Amino acid sequence: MKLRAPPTSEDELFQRARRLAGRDLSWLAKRLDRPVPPDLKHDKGWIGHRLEEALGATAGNLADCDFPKLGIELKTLPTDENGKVSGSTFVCGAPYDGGGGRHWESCWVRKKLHRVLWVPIVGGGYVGSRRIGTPLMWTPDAEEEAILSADYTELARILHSGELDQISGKRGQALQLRPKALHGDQTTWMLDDEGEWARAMPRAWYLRAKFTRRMLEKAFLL
DNA sequence: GTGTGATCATCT
DNA sequence: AGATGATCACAC
Repeated sequence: MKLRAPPTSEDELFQRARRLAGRDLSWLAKRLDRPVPPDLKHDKGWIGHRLEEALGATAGNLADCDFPKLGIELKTLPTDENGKVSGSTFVCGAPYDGGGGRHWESCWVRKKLHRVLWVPIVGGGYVGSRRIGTPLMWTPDAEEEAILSADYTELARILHSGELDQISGKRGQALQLRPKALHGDQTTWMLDDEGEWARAMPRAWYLRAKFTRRMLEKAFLL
């Protein structure tokens, strides 16, 4: 496999993504010399990894953007045939110490979402027949930023409080906290509400489909 | 174990 | 159908 060199500018990255639009994933897999899996049950990150390869994202980077030099995060976004977002979007892990800071201004979530290249993946069913949609280079507008900030502040407070039973995917308008593990019995350490070390299921930050759906509508219908 | 990439399975 | 909780693979 030959990795593409990282793009040197935001515009170059966006143009690369634009040239992929309209192609299906069978085409992309062939171009990357990769087999298309029958489904994603055992390789849920397959689509994301193929887009990273195709666009020249830095391989194997940890706790950083996909394009560190450009400060841009790459995310695929599953949609139905009409371009309507059909699932939530993983953002980053949510450690129980508050997740890179309790304050929105300095947290990982804000840093990750400051500049995102969204690549819609259109259609369901057989992976190879899903198509790459029109990309969107995005920064939260004032309204979106306010919603994210409010959600984060509330949820980070709960995380830090150690009140495990208060953590629920039902909370949050745009951001939510959900389990993120390899197995149901996987645990990590946390401080409970009495300040004692305890085991708990790892959690992560996600964007609700409602939020990204509205985001795409703003960008493409207005 | 924690980070990356997410979708699957199930219940309402 | 939409949403929540559970799960899969790989790098380091």
